[in-house]
Amino acid sequence: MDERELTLTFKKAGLRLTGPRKAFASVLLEATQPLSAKTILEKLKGKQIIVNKTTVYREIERLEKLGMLRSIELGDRQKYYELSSLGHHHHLVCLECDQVEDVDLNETLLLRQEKKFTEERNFKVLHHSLEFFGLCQKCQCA
Amino acid sequence: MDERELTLTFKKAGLRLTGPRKAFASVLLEATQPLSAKTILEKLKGKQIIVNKTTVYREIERLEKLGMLRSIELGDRQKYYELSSLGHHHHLVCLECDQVEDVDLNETLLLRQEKKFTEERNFKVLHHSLEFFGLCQKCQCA
DNA sequence: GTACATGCAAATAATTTGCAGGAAT
DNA sequence: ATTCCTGCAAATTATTTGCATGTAC
Repeated sequence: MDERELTLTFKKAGLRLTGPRKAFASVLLEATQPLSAKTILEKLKGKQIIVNKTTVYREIERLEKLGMLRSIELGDRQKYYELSSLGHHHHLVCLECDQVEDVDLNETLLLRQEKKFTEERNFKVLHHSLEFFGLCQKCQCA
Repeated sequence: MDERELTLTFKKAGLRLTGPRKAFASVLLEATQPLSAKTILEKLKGKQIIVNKTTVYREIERLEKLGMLRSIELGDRQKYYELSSLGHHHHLVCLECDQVEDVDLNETLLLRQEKKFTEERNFKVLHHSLEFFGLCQKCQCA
Protein backbone atom coordinates (compact mmCIF):
# COMPACT_ATOMS: atom_id res chain seq x y z
CA MET A 1 0.00 0.00 0.00
CA ASP A 2 1.44 3.38 -1.00
CA GLU A 3 0.54 6.88 0.05
CA ARG A 4 -1.87 7.52 -2.79
CA GLU A 5 -3.75 4.35 -2.11
CA LEU A 6 -3.96 5.28 1.54
CA THR A 7 -5.40 8.65 0.64
CA LEU A 8 -8.09 6.91 -1.34
CA THR A 9 -8.86 4.63 1.55
CA PHE A 10 -9.28 7.68 3.75
CA LYS A 11 -11.71 9.21 1.29
CA LYS A 12 -13.69 6.02 1.04
CA ALA A 13 -13.90 5.79 4.79
CA GLY A 14 -15.20 9.34 4.99
CA LEU A 15 -12.07 10.59 6.71
CA ARG A 16 -10.87 14.06 5.80
CA LEU A 17 -7.50 14.63 4.28
CA THR A 18 -5.81 16.69 6.92
CA GLY A 19 -2.12 17.38 7.24
CA PRO A 20 -1.65 15.43 10.46
CA ARG A 21 -3.52 12.48 9.06
CA LYS A 22 -1.47 12.28 5.90
CA ALA A 23 1.75 12.64 7.83
CA PHE A 24 0.62 10.00 10.29
CA ALA A 25 -0.02 7.62 7.44
CA SER A 26 3.32 8.28 5.82
CA VAL A 27 5.11 7.60 9.08
CA LEU A 28 3.43 4.24 9.25
CA LEU A 29 4.20 3.52 5.63
CA GLU A 30 7.87 4.28 6.11
CA ALA A 31 8.16 2.27 9.31
CA THR A 32 10.43 -0.74 9.23
CA GLN A 33 9.09 -2.01 12.50
CA PRO A 34 6.06 -1.60 14.75
CA LEU A 35 5.88 1.86 16.29
CA SER A 36 4.64 3.06 19.65
CA ALA A 37 2.44 6.13 19.97
CA LYS A 38 5.40 8.01 21.35
CA THR A 39 7.64 7.05 18.45
CA ILE A 40 4.99 8.04 15.96
CA LEU A 41 4.82 11.42 17.64
CA GLU A 42 8.58 11.81 17.41
CA LYS A 43 8.72 10.80 13.79
CA LEU A 44 6.01 13.32 13.02
CA LYS A 45 8.08 15.95 14.77
CA GLY A 46 10.96 14.93 12.52
CA LYS A 47 8.74 15.79 9.59
CA GLN A 48 8.03 19.20 11.11
CA ILE A 49 4.50 18.08 11.84
CA ILE A 50 3.80 19.01 15.42
CA VAL A 51 0.67 17.33 16.68
CA ASN A 52 -0.69 16.59 20.06
CA LYS A 53 -0.43 13.08 21.45
CA THR A 54 -4.21 13.01 21.68
CA THR A 55 -4.34 13.30 17.92
CA VAL A 56 -1.99 10.37 17.55
CA TYR A 57 -4.04 8.20 19.87
CA ARG A 58 -7.26 9.15 18.15
CA GLU A 59 -5.81 8.47 14.74
CA ILE A 60 -4.63 5.07 15.94
CA GLU A 61 -8.09 4.36 17.26
CA ARG A 62 -9.76 5.31 13.98
CA LEU A 63 -7.43 3.37 11.75
CA GLU A 64 -7.58 0.37 14.03
CA LYS A 65 -11.35 0.46 13.84
CA LEU A 66 -11.13 0.63 10.07
CA GLY A 67 -8.88 -2.40 10.16
CA MET A 68 -6.00 -0.52 8.59
CA LEU A 69 -3.85 -0.69 11.67
CA ARG A 70 -3.16 -3.47 14.10
CA SER A 71 -1.66 -3.36 17.54
CA ILE A 72 0.80 -5.76 19.02
CA GLU A 73 2.36 -6.21 22.42
CA LEU A 74 6.04 -6.67 22.85
CA GLY A 75 6.45 -7.13 26.56
CA ASP A 76 6.54 -3.42 27.31
CA ARG A 77 3.93 -1.42 28.96
CA GLN A 78 3.06 0.24 25.69
CA LYS A 79 1.42 -0.94 22.52
CA TYR A 80 3.00 -0.98 19.10
CA TYR A 81 1.27 -0.46 15.80
CA GLU A 82 1.79 -1.54 12.22
CA LEU A 83 -0.23 -1.36 9.04
CA SER A 84 -2.48 -4.33 8.45
CA SER A 85 -1.55 -4.14 4.79
CA LEU A 86 1.78 -5.66 5.76
CA GLY A 87 -0.09 -8.89 6.09
CA HIS A 88 -0.21 -11.21 9.04
CA HIS A 89 3.21 -12.08 10.36
CA HIS A 90 5.16 -12.44 13.55
CA HIS A 91 8.15 -10.83 15.22
CA LEU A 92 11.57 -11.51 16.60
CA VAL A 93 12.05 -9.06 19.43
CA CYS A 94 15.53 -8.44 20.79
CA LEU A 95 15.38 -8.21 24.56
CA GLU A 96 18.57 -6.20 24.60
CA CYS A 97 18.22 -3.51 21.94
CA ASP A 98 14.46 -3.72 21.28
CA GLN A 99 14.94 -4.12 17.56
CA VAL A 100 12.12 -6.00 15.89
CA GLU A 101 12.45 -8.22 12.85
CA ASP A 102 9.47 -9.51 10.93
CA VAL A 103 9.04 -13.16 10.21
CA ASP A 104 6.61 -14.99 8.03
CA LEU A 105 5.98 -18.53 8.90
CA ASN A 106 3.88 -21.33 7.68
CA GLU A 107 0.77 -21.29 9.80
CA THR A 108 -0.80 -24.46 8.60
CA LEU A 109 -0.29 -26.13 11.91
CA LEU A 110 -1.49 -23.16 13.91
CA LEU A 111 -4.66 -22.97 11.86
CA ARG A 112 -5.24 -26.66 12.30
CA GLN A 113 -4.74 -26.15 15.99
CA GLU A 114 -7.30 -23.35 16.01
CA LYS A 115 -9.80 -25.53 14.23
CA LYS A 116 -9.27 -28.12 16.92
CA PHE A 117 -10.08 -25.58 19.61
CA THR A 118 -13.36 -24.93 17.89
CA GLU A 119 -14.20 -28.60 17.53
CA GLU A 120 -13.09 -29.78 20.92
CA ARG A 121 -13.91 -26.84 23.17
CA ASN A 122 -16.22 -24.79 21.03
CA PHE A 123 -13.87 -21.82 21.33
CA LYS A 124 -13.95 -19.70 18.20
CA VAL A 125 -10.50 -18.28 17.53
CA LEU A 126 -10.56 -14.89 15.83
CA HIS A 127 -6.86 -14.13 15.87
CA HIS A 128 -3.66 -15.02 17.62
CA SER A 129 -0.45 -13.39 18.68
CA LEU A 130 2.88 -15.09 18.35
CA GLU A 131 6.10 -13.26 19.13
CA PHE A 132 9.58 -14.57 19.73
CA PHE A 133 11.87 -12.95 22.27
CA GLY A 134 15.61 -13.32 22.42
CA LEU A 135 18.88 -11.81 21.30
CA CYS A 136 19.65 -10.48 17.88
CA GLN A 137 22.95 -11.05 16.18
CA LYS A 138 24.56 -7.88 17.47
CA CYS A 139 23.46 -8.29 21.04
CA GLN A 140 24.67 -11.85 21.44
CA CYS A 141 28.27 -10.68 21.46
CA ALA A 142 27.91 -7.79 23.86
CA MET B 1 3.86 -27.24 43.40
CA ASP B 2 2.04 -27.02 46.72
CA GLU B 3 2.22 -24.50 49.52
CA ARG B 4 4.80 -26.38 51.55
CA GLU B 5 7.07 -26.75 48.60
CA LEU B 6 6.73 -23.08 47.89
CA THR B 7 7.71 -22.24 51.44
CA LEU B 8 10.85 -24.30 50.97
CA THR B 9 11.64 -22.49 47.76
CA PHE B 10 11.31 -19.20 49.61
CA LYS B 11 13.73 -20.37 52.27
CA LYS B 12 16.18 -21.57 49.72
CA ALA B 13 16.02 -18.26 47.89
CA GLY B 14 16.70 -16.44 51.13
CA LEU B 15 13.23 -14.88 51.22
CA ARG B 16 11.64 -14.46 54.61
CA LEU B 17 8.41 -16.18 55.48
CA THR B 18 6.12 -13.24 56.02
CA GLY B 19 2.36 -13.31 56.16
CA PRO B 20 1.86 -11.29 52.99
CA ARG B 21 4.32 -13.43 51.10
CA LYS B 22 2.69 -16.70 52.07
CA ALA B 23 -0.75 -15.36 51.27
CA PHE B 24 0.49 -14.03 47.95
CA ALA B 25 1.82 -17.45 47.08
CA SER B 26 -1.37 -19.21 48.05
CA VAL B 27 -3.39 -16.87 45.87
CA LEU B 28 -1.22 -17.80 42.92
CA LEU B 29 -1.46 -21.47 43.79
CA GLU B 30 -5.24 -21.36 43.89
CA ALA B 31 -5.56 -19.37 40.69
CA THR B 32 -7.30 -21.04 37.80
CA GLN B 33 -6.12 -18.41 35.38
CA PRO B 34 -3.49 -15.70 35.08
CA LEU B 35 -4.05 -12.88 37.57
CA SER B 36 -3.41 -9.16 37.33
CA ALA B 37 -1.77 -7.24 40.17
CA LYS B 38 -5.13 -5.75 40.99
CA THR B 39 -6.84 -9.10 41.15
CA ILE B 40 -4.11 -10.49 43.37
CA LEU B 41 -4.67 -7.57 45.70
CA GLU B 42 -8.39 -8.26 45.79
CA LYS B 43 -7.96 -11.95 46.40
CA LEU B 44 -5.62 -11.15 49.26
CA LYS B 45 -8.26 -8.87 50.68
CA GLY B 46 -10.67 -11.79 50.43
CA LYS B 47 -8.30 -13.71 52.67
CA GLN B 48 -8.32 -10.84 55.16
CA ILE B 49 -4.76 -10.03 54.19
CA ILE B 50 -4.61 -6.32 53.58
CA VAL B 51 -1.43 -5.34 51.84
CA ASN B 52 -0.35 -2.35 49.84
CA LYS B 53 -0.21 -2.59 46.08
CA THR B 54 3.47 -1.77 46.27
CA THR B 55 3.99 -5.01 48.15
CA VAL B 56 2.18 -6.93 45.46
CA TYR B 57 4.27 -5.38 42.70
CA ARG B 58 7.47 -6.00 44.59
CA GLU B 59 6.55 -9.58 45.30
CA ILE B 60 5.78 -10.08 41.63
CA GLU B 61 9.15 -8.62 40.76
CA ARG B 62 11.00 -10.88 43.16
CA LEU B 63 9.29 -14.06 42.16
CA GLU B 64 9.66 -13.22 38.50
CA LYS B 65 13.36 -12.70 39.01
CA LEU B 66 13.55 -16.07 40.76
CA GLY B 67 11.81 -17.60 37.78
CA MET B 68 8.86 -18.74 39.86
CA LEU B 69 6.43 -16.41 38.19
CA ARG B 70 5.93 -15.48 34.59
CA SER B 71 4.03 -12.60 33.09
CA ILE B 72 1.84 -12.66 30.05
CA GLU B 73 0.01 -10.03 28.05
CA LEU B 74 -3.58 -10.46 27.09
CA GLY B 75 -4.30 -7.36 25.06
CA ASP B 76 -5.13 -5.26 28.08
CA ARG B 77 -3.11 -2.48 29.44
CA GLN B 78 -2.10 -4.63 32.38
CA LYS B 79 0.05 -7.68 32.82
CA TYR B 80 -1.10 -11.03 34.10
CA TYR B 81 0.89 -13.48 36.14
CA GLU B 82 0.98 -17.21 36.64
CA LEU B 83 3.29 -19.66 38.37
CA SER B 84 6.04 -21.01 36.16
CA SER B 85 5.50 -24.38 37.81
CA LEU B 86 2.39 -24.69 35.71
CA GLY B 87 4.72 -25.40 32.86
CA HIS B 88 4.89 -23.66 29.54
CA HIS B 89 1.53 -23.45 27.83
CA HIS B 90 -0.68 -21.05 25.95
CA HIS B 91 -4.05 -19.43 26.37
CA LEU B 92 -7.44 -19.04 24.80
CA VAL B 93 -8.62 -15.57 25.74
CA CYS B 94 -12.29 -14.69 25.34
CA LEU B 95 -12.57 -11.18 23.96
CA GLU B 96 -16.06 -10.88 25.40
CA CYS B 97 -15.87 -12.12 28.99
CA ASP B 98 -12.09 -12.15 29.47
CA GLN B 99 -12.07 -15.73 30.65
CA VAL B 100 -8.82 -17.52 29.99
CA GLU B 101 -8.44 -21.22 29.24
CA ASP B 102 -5.10 -22.96 29.24
CA VAL B 103 -3.99 -25.02 26.31
CA ASP B 104 -1.06 -27.31 25.84
CA LEU B 105 0.07 -27.87 22.37
CA ASN B 106 2.74 -29.73 20.61
CA GLU B 107 5.54 -27.28 20.08
CA THR B 108 7.76 -29.41 17.90
CA LEU B 109 7.17 -27.19 14.93
CA LEU B 110 7.63 -23.99 16.88
CA LEU B 111 10.92 -25.21 18.27
CA ARG B 112 12.07 -26.22 14.84
CA GLN B 113 11.09 -22.77 13.68
CA GLU B 114 13.13 -21.18 16.44
CA LYS B 115 16.14 -23.24 15.53
CA LYS B 116 15.75 -21.96 12.00
CA PHE B 117 15.84 -18.38 13.21
CA THR B 118 19.12 -19.11 14.90
CA GLU B 119 20.59 -20.79 11.85
CA GLU B 120 19.35 -18.39 9.22
CA ARG B 121 19.43 -15.06 11.00
CA ASN B 122 21.56 -15.75 14.00
CA PHE B 123 18.73 -14.67 16.27
CA LYS B 124 18.79 -16.60 19.53
CA VAL B 125 15.23 -17.21 20.71
CA LEU B 126 14.89 -17.34 24.48
CA HIS B 127 11.15 -17.62 24.74
CA HIS B 128 7.98 -16.95 22.85
CA SER B 129 4.44 -15.88 23.52
CA LEU B 130 1.50 -17.44 21.77
CA GLU B 131 -2.03 -16.54 22.72
CA PHE B 132 -5.30 -17.13 20.93
CA PHE B 133 -8.08 -14.58 21.05
CA GLY B 134 -11.70 -15.24 20.25
CA LEU B 135 -15.06 -16.17 21.72
CA CYS B 136 -15.65 -18.83 24.32
CA GLN B 137 -18.61 -21.17 24.17
CA LYS B 138 -20.87 -18.98 26.28
CA CYS B 139 -20.10 -15.73 24.50
CA GLN B 140 -20.70 -17.04 21.01
CA CYS B 141 -24.45 -17.14 21.64
CA ALA B 142 -24.87 -13.74 23.24
C1' DG C 1 -22.34 26.09 7.42
C1' DT C 2 -21.75 21.60 9.20
C1' DA C 3 -19.52 17.74 10.65
C1' DC C 4 -15.41 16.08 11.52
C1' DA C 5 -10.47 17.14 13.52
C1' DT C 6 -7.43 18.89 16.65
C1' DG C 7 -5.30 21.00 20.82
C1' DC C 8 -5.04 21.53 25.52
C1' DA C 9 -5.60 20.45 30.15
C1' DA C 10 -7.06 17.37 33.26
C1' DA C 11 -8.50 12.54 34.45
C1' DT C 12 -7.48 7.55 34.70
C1' DA C 13 -4.89 3.53 35.38
C1' DA C 14 -0.97 0.60 35.86
C1' DT C 15 3.30 0.62 37.63
C1' DT C 16 7.54 2.48 40.02
C1' DT C 17 10.36 4.92 43.44
C1' DG C 18 12.04 7.12 47.85
C1' DC C 19 12.02 7.01 52.33
C1' DA C 20 10.90 5.79 56.98
C1' DG C 21 9.32 2.50 60.12
C1' DG C 22 8.59 -2.74 61.20
C1' DA C 23 9.41 -7.61 61.46
C1' DA C 24 11.88 -12.12 60.47
C1' DT C 25 16.12 -14.09 61.10
C1' DA D 1 21.34 -6.41 65.64
C1' DT D 2 21.02 -6.74 60.99
C1' DT D 3 18.93 -7.34 56.84
C1' DC D 4 15.08 -7.75 54.53
C1' DC D 5 9.95 -6.26 54.15
C1' DT D 6 6.30 -3.30 54.03
C1' DG D 7 3.40 0.91 53.87
C1' DC D 8 2.54 5.32 52.36
C1' DA D 9 2.75 9.11 49.48
C1' DA D 10 4.31 10.90 45.49
C1' DA D 11 6.31 10.28 40.80
C1' DT D 12 6.12 8.21 36.27
C1' DT D 13 4.19 6.52 32.09
C1' DA D 14 0.73 5.25 28.77
C1' DT D 15 -3.61 6.23 27.56
C1' DT D 16 -8.31 8.48 27.68
C1' DT D 17 -11.80 12.14 28.10
C1' DG D 18 -14.22 16.78 28.00
C1' DC D 19 -14.59 20.77 26.00
C1' DA D 20 -13.56 24.62 23.11
C1' DT D 21 -11.73 25.94 18.75
C1' DG D 22 -10.31 25.09 13.98
C1' DT D 23 -10.69 23.39 9.27
C1' DA D 24 -11.88 20.25 5.23
C1' DC D 25 -15.67 19.55 2.80
